[in-house]
Amino acid sequence: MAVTLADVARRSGTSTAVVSYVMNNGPRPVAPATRERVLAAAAELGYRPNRIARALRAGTTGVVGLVLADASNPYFAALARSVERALERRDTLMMTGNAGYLPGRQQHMVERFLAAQVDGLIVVSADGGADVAAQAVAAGVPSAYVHHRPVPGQAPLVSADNDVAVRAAVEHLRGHGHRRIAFLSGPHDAGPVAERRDAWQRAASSSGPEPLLLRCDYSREAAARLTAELIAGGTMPRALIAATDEQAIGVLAAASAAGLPIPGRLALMSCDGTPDSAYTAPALSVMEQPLDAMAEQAVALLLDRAPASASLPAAHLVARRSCGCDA
Amino acid sequence: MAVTLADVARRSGTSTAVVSYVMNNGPRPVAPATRERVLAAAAELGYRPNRIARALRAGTTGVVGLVLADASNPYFAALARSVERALERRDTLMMTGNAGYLPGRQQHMVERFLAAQVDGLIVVSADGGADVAAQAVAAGVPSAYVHHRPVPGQAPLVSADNDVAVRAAVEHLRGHGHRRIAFLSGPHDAGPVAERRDAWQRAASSSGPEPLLLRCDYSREAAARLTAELIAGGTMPRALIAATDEQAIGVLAAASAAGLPIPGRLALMSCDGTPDSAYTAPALSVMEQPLDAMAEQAVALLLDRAPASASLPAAHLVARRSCGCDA
DNA sequence: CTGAAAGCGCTTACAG
DNA sequence: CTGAAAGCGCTTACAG
Repeated sequence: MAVTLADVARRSGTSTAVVSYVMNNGPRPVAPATRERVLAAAAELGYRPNRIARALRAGTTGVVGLVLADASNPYFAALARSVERALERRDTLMMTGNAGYLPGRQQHMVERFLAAQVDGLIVVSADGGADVAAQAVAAGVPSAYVHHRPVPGQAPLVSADNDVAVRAAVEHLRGHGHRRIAFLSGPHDAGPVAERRDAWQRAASSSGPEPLLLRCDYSREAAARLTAELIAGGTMPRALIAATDEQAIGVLAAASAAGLPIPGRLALMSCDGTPDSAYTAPALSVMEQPLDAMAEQAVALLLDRAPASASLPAAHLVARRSCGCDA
Repeated sequence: MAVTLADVARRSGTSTAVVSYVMNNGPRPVAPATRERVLAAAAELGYRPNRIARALRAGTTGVVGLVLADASNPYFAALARSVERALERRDTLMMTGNAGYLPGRQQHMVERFLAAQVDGLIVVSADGGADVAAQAVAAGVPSAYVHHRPVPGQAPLVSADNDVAVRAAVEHLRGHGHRRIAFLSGPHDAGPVAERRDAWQRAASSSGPEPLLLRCDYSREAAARLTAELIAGGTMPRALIAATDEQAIGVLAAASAAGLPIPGRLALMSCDGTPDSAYTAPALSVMEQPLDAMAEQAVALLLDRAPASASLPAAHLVARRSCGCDA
């Protein structure tokens, strides 16, 4: 059916070894004249190398698996795009799997990726679940967590420092005259969200009244519902830092529906800084995570066996309109 | 290194054939006692089947490739999630590639997927470029376009009827009292966007003054820039249908920045109906594409060799706030 | 510089 | 119901 190396060898009057050397530019030299004949034969026959056969023999597939906690979340989606770009620079393909915040599904995706013999595994996990990246490492597959790592977790983690940026966000809102700055966290804190909440707690409590801690699921819907309740109950704070862009977008939607002016009545900031955050209404002021750098470091960790350097830039503040700037 | 079928066979005192029959539940029967021994050995050794070896021998990888014109566009992103769900029901993995609206990159991704021996290929393309799905079919790989097909294009296309829905959108805006209804199209029309524009043109011209046709790239940024210019120039229409959610989100952002009230000064609708459109500020009134049905049909086409049925539901109108409803 | 051959880990006729 | 063996399409020692 399909054209094979053996076909090309036959047509060019050489051996499969030589054809392989030509197709891969090595590892052995080939005489120029022979090379020409092989190339001509391959072109005539329309030869396309079978990567599966290569993978079985060479023990490397050129594919990396990416498991995402939630592909609908703009932060995870943007991270996936960054990872894809980093992989492409190394001529590596990406398989994706969406865990939907379900530990069982996450485990299942990892099993399937391991069976597919991926050359590496990147896990962008949510709270809970097993230490799947460590399982993969135990199976001989280089693996890393990005953004979040379960506790306890043995595999390396690539994550930016949230502390500095959240403190800057609190200071920024103070600069707009706010004394009470609330925080919208996840259903239970872990990983980066816990870091952000801690940083906020320390910064916001340092002076003035006890700050308000809000919680909801990581979804637009949940954040919108919570926001609608706060507005209806008259308990909406005047300044709020949302743990994620996803939640901030939900807040924006509900505030718009209820006619609550932002930033007039509510100054809002959030902590992912996805590309989406620049085109909300109003535009979100954010602490922007260095997604490309995180993806590059994770991929280098897996594919180049680079050590996890500490050189990741910290998330930094991007002031737009929702905090009260440019108002 | 890794545990193989042969290891399990040795441990259980059987042959690789029997182990294979047990692992795959067929195609030959195995005596219950033998099966137990095999299963026990596999569990003890922590055997994990090598899908690459299986793929080489069986000629099927259990992987489908998805090429996306633009992974940042919420419509394409939502479609990718639908495709992944449809594939998961068939226990099939997905590889993704992002063409970034570049025909050369699209071609490159397809080559790589073919080399990786995907069992099928789904192309969500943009204007221009080669008939890559037809190339894949010629190479023996079942392929289909979803949403858009290049001209001329030989491979099957899965796409919902846009005509009815756009007409309904025009009627809906008329019901809000609008006579002049503008349309924001792509840089040059083709495929579904051309269908939408045609439907608008016919419906909007049927009575009253000549309608306004606007154009910009499929990006939030381009739509925001255009919107800012229209507002500054005092030429912003009072009713507008955007070809895509992506563009509508850009319009919303620029309108918010300029203080142009929506729907008060501008009634806006758009034509994708992604999940994102429900959480913009204000919420977008849309014609919602049947993404899950489209994905399911495309996957059935490839994997079940099902004929492209005409039973796809048409995009339907979801009225939210941006058109003037609930105002 | 080139060729004949082994072997990656499976599945599947073929024989018993 | 079970086993010995061929073969999927490559890469890579090994010999020449």
